[in-house]
Amino acid sequence: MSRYDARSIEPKWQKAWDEAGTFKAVRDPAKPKYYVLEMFPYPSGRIHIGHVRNYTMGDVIARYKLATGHNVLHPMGFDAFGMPAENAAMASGGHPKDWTYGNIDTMVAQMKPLGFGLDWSRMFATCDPEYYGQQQSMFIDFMEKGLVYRKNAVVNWDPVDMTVLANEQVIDGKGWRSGAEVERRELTQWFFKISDFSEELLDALDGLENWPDKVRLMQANWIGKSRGLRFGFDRVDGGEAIEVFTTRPDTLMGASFIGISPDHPIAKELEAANPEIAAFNARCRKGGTTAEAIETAEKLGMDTGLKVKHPLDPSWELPVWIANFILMDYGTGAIFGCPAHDQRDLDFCRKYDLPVIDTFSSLGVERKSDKHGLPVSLDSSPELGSADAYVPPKTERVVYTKPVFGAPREMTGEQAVEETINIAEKQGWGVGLTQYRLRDWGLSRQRYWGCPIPVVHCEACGVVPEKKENLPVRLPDDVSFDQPGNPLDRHPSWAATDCPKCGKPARRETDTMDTFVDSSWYFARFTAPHADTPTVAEDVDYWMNVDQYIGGIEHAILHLLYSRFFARAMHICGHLPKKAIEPFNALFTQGMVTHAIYVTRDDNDRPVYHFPEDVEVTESGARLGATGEAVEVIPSAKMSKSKKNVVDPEDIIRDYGADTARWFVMSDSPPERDVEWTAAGAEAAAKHLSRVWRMADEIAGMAGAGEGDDDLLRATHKAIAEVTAGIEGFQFNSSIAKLYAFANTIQKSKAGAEAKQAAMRVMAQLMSPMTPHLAEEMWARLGGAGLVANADWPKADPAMLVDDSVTLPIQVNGKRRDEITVPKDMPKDEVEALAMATAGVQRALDGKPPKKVIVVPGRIVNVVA
RNA sequence: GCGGGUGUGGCGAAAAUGGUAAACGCACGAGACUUAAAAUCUCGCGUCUUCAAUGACUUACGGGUUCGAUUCCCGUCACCCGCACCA
Repeated sequence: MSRYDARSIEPKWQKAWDEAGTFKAVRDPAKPKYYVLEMFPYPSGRIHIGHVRNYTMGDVIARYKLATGHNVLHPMGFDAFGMPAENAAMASGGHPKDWTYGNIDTMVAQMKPLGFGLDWSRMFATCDPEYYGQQQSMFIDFMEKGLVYRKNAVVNWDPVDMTVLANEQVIDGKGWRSGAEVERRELTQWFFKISDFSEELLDALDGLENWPDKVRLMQANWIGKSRGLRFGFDRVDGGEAIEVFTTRPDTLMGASFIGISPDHPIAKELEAANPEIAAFNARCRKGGTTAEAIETAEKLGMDTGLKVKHPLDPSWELPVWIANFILMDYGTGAIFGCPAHDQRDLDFCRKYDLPVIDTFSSLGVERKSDKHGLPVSLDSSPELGSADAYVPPKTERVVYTKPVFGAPREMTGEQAVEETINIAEKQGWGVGLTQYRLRDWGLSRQRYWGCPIPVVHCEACGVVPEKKENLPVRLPDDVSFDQPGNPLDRHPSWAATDCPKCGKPARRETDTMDTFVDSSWYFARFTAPHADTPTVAEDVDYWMNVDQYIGGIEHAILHLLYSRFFARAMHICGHLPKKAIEPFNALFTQGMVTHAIYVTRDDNDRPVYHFPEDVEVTESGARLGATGEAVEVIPSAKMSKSKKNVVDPEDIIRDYGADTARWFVMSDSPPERDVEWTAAGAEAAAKHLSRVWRMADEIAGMAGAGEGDDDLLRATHKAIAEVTAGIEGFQFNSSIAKLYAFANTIQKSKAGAEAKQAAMRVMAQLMSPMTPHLAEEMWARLGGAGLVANADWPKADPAMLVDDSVTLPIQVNGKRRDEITVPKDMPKDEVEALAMATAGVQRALDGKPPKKVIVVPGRIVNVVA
C-alpha cells in the first residue's frame, strides 16, 4: 500500500496542468464562457490563510465550471500601488518599487503551490507602467467627456509629514505617523463626477439580483437619496435670502429659528466684522472629526442678530443662529429648525430658550399651550412631561394642526410633504428637490507611489492633458523618502516638461491617483491584460461580465461603487460594451478565517500574547506549556501578528500539503461566515484525505464481484446530486459533508471491484474542485482517462435518486410514535391502514378512535387523537 | 439614534416549498488490533428521569397560526455588522 505524500505529488500535478494548459483562457465562441474573479490582493509581503480560503472558493467554482463545459477565465493580479510601500521605504530605506515587486514575487511563489487553477499568463500589477499608462489614457478620455474636474476641497493636512491624510489616518485629531495636530487645509483637488450617476447607481441596484441584499442596502444608504424642498428665507435687512433644504417641508409652520453652518458664506461674512462670531466659528471648526467626538459634541449656537421672514407670513420673523451641528457640504448648509418634530432641534431650542411649535400630533391628542403661549401637543411639550420631539414614521397618519395648506387635516407625513412641495412650486416660493449624500470622488493624493495624473499645468494654456502618445507618464525611479512631503513635488527635474498644447515650458501635475482608481477597472483589463489600449472590444465583448465575483464585505461600498461608476464611464468612452456597465453579475462576500488568541496578564495587567504551540489546551482549561500558568482563550478572533494567532499557509503546506489547507478552509462553516482555524481541524482534514487515498489505492487493487453494487450506484448518484447542489449554491461545507458521508458509504459497501472503482472515480471527480491534486492522483490510480481536471463533471440520473420504498414516520398529535416502511407509490388509504395498525399508534390512542388522519405521501403520517 | 443580520448539543454546524431536529466533522468515552504506543478500524455520544426507553423535555425567551413550526406571524432579550449632527 502506498502512502499519500502530498509534498511530492502536488508539484507533479501542478506541472501537469501547466503543461496541458488546462487553465489558460483562450477565446472560443463555440463554448459558453465563465469569468470567475476573486478580489486581487495587495502585495503586503506574504499571503495569509484568509487568501487561501478566498482563492479556494474561486478555484472550486472555476474548476467546476471547467468540468461542466465552460470556457473559464480565472485570473490573478496585484493591487500594487499604495502607502505601505512608501512607509516601508521611509522606515527601512529602499524603493517602493523594489519592495512591491519583491513582495509580489514572494506571494506568487506562495500561491503557486496551492494549485489554484489560474491563468498566470494574464497576471499584472497595477504599478506596471503598462497598466497605469492605460489608466492615464482613460483619465484623458474621462476629461474629454466631462467626467473629471478640479475644485477646492478641504483635506486633512499633516504639517510635519507635509502630506494629505485619509480620514482613517487621523487619530484623535493627530497624524497617525507624525503625531502632529492635523490641519484642515483647502487644496485644489481632482474629482470624478460620480454624483452625476447617483440616481442611476441607485436604480441599477435593483437589477443586481445575485448580489447580497446587505451590500445593495449598504450602497443604497451610502448614495442616500432624499426628497425635499428647497426655498429661501428673505432677510429683514434686505440681504441675500438664505436658502435652505428640508425633507420635512410639512413642518414649516413649526419653524422657530434658522440655523446656518459655521462655514456658511453668511457666517464667514459676519466673522470679518464681529470678533465674537469669529471666535465661535473657530471653536466649531476645531472640533474633532471622529465619530465619537461628533456624537458627544454639545450642540452649540450663536445668535447672529439677523432676522428672516417666514415665506408664508412676512410678519413672522425668525432669528438666524450659527450652529455647530450644521454641515456646509450637505444641502445648502442652512436649515430651519423645527423643534417639535426633530430631536436635535428640540435640544437646541431648549438650550437657547427658543419656542417649540408643533404642526401635527398623533391622533386624538389634546392640545395645550406652552410657556410661550403657543399651542403644543402632548407629544412634544416639556411642560407636559415629554422630553422627546414627536417624530413618527412618515408613513403614519397624524393630524396636521398647523399645516402649510389651510385647515387642519388627518394624513400621513409622506402625503403632507408632497402636498407642501406642490403648493410651494405652484406659489413659486420653493422647488421640490432630490438630494443625494453621495459626494464626488476626490482622487488626488499627494503621494509618490500611485498612478501619476497625466496632465500638465501651463501658464498660458492652463490645465492641459498629456498627449496620448507620450503615455505612460512614468514615475521617476530616482526618488528618496528621507524627507517629508511628496517626492514628485521636490524631484529636481521630473515635473518639468513642455506644454502639450503650446510647447512652452510647463509643469506636470504631481498628484497621483487614489488607489481605488487602480482597482476600479482591473477586472476589465484581465480580458486583454497586455493590449496597447485599455481594453480590446472582442475580448471585453466575449469575457465580460464577471460571472462570479468573490471578496470581502469590507469592499461592499467604495470599491464596488467606484467600479460600477468606472464601468459606466468606460462605456461612455467606448472601452466597455453596454452590457458591462454593471460588471459583476454575481457577488459573494466570504467570511474570515479566525483563530483563538491565547493571552495572559503581566504584573501591570497588560495582555501578553502566546503562540498556540506554547499553549496546552485541556478540558480543564488552557495553560502555558512551560510554566503551567493559566491562559485565557479568546475564540474566533481576527488573525493579527501582534496577537500571535496568525496561521501561515506555508506551514500548513509543509506539514500537510495544499489539499489539506484547501479542504479545511472549505469545510465546517458556510463560506459567508467566519471559520475558525484549529490545529485539530487541520489534522482531521489531513487524516481524512489520507484515508480517502488509502481507500482509492486499495479499491484500485481489488478484484472480483461483491454484493450491493446497485446500492452503491444509487449512493453514487445521490452523492453527485448533493455535492453538485452544494457547489452551485455556494454551500461548500455541505458538499464536503456529503463527501464525508459518501466516503463512509463506500467504505462500508461490500460491492464488487468494478462497482467500487466506478464509485471511487466519481469520488475523485467530486473532490477535484476542492482537493485537485489528490483527485488527480486517485483518478490516475483508478484508471481514469487524462486529467480529472479536464474530465466531464458526472451527471446524476434522476431515476437513480428515488428509492423504491420509503420509511414514513408516524406521528400522533405531532409526536413521533412509530414508523413504517412502504413502497413509495402505495395509495394513501393503504398507508393509513398500516399506520393505524402500528404498535406505537395503538398505544398512543389507547383504544380511542382518531379524530383525523393526515397522510402526506412520501413524507409523514400524522394521527390526530 | 437609523438600518440590517444572527441566536440549534461541549464546539463548528445540517435540515427544498412548514413534515422524523441535531446529517457531517471536532472534542470526548468504550472496544478491537498491538508487548506497548502511534496509526487504523468498530461502537457510543442533546438534556433530564440516581440505570434505562416504547418516557418527558429540547432549535435564545414569551405568545400566536397549524394536524404538525428551527422554518410563518407578534412581542422580549442578547450578540454582531453597516451608517450616523445628512436637515
